[in-house]
Amino acid sequence: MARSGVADGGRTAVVWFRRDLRVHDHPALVAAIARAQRVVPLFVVDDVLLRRGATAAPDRVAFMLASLHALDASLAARGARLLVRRGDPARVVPAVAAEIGADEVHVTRDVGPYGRVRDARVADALAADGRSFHEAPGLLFAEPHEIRTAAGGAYRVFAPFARRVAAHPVRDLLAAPGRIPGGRPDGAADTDPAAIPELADLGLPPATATGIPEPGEPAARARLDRWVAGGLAGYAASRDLVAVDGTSRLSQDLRWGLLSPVEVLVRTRGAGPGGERFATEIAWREFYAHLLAADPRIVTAAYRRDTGHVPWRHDPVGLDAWRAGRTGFPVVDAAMRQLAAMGWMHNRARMIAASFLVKDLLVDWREGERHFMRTLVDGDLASNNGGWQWVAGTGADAAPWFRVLNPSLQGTRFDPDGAYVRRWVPELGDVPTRFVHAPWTMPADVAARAGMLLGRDYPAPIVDHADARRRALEAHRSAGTG
DNA sequence: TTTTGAGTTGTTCGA
DNA sequence: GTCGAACAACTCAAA
Repeated sequence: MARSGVADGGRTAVVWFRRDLRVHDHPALVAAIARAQRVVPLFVVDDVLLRRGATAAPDRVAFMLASLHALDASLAARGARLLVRRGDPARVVPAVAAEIGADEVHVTRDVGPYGRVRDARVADALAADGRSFHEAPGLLFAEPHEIRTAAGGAYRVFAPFARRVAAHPVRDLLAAPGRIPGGRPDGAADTDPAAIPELADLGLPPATATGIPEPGEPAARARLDRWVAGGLAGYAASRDLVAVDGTSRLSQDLRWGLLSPVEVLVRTRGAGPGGERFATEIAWREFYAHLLAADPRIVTAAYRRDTGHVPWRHDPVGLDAWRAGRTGFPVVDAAMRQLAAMGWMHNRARMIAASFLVKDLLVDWREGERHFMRTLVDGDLASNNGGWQWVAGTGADAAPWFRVLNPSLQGTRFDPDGAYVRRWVPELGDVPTRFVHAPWTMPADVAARAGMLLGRDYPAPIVDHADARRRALEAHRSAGTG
């Protein structure tokens, strides 16, 4: 097998970027530069991944494409350009490696079932041509094989997992390389940044969400700086208030690897109570990724197999009302409209909206999971699946299955002045605060003054929460013995 | 192997 | 209005 890299007196390495669109603290990139005299950055637009389960959110893909442009600019400043190809990676990556005479391919290790199979196929195809495939950390703070119980298994409960993660040694952060050696293969037209496709090229409708944080690594790093300097201190106190800008808004940056989770944790851990609380949230991201790595079946099945027999209801009308933000429960509707408008939803609102679908409507959590993946800019298989299963009572949660969130109580507690509801459900703009989370309790004269007739201007509640709660508890009780 | 302590984010009821 | 108990017993992780 002829290898031009060797013939030229040095090794050639490909760095195949996937969901690690950064140059800072990038172990695979650093490893490639350390081993090779020529390093070619590659991105492969994978149609299978884009179309899978019809869950390609246009706004999420648009964020990714814009972040690719930013990555290309960062690489260009270091003497390389991003090579962009489209197709099945098992065919494209070995083809590119052969084309440029690469000896090896470096990636950041993935944890999802599709990614594991894909990477195994790529590694096999490369090996058949005498080329090597190298996986490095970078997606997570700790790799799944590094965090095990005393018995050697994967953790199934969050608290001991989080304690173990907190005790895990922190590796040194890696500086962004100053120069990427010989990155541009001569005459390859695909290295033109125009090779990064547009949404329409991928057969996706236009992105519509507003208020999406600026894509790309430099913007993400600026967000992290601002968060550490400003928001973090108040995080513990304000993180649950849905109308307040009290969360980090770094989720899409971690989703696409614009930020290294190691760097995020290093810079936030130990920064007072806010930092501790935030580190716990990072540990949840870590936990859900480790659960998925340990048991890929949870993509479609209940994590706790004994909870897999809940008699979910077929309720297309209720599901549509939930998606559209017309359930008659203000905080749920505000949450769903925020999601539709922004491609993002406040963390607390995600729990409230999810609980309503799976408990009040008793609709299968997979329906909610799919809708979130179709809309969230930060949509991540592991975190989304883990969160939905947790709310549904099928997930990794030792706590009781009878936890059913009361939407009006949650609204009163986490949106006390109704600002969140009024922002996203303008029909309720003039409803007095004491009724804003339960407009069906409003006396007729108050409703008239607020210009809000239930059933005309805003839906009457589509379920009675007390009845729905009893129904959900009974359904879970009956499924309990599976 | 057996035992023991503990488990994200809640709600409702009744004193 | 506030506060503690009940919900319903179970699994996990480590000693």
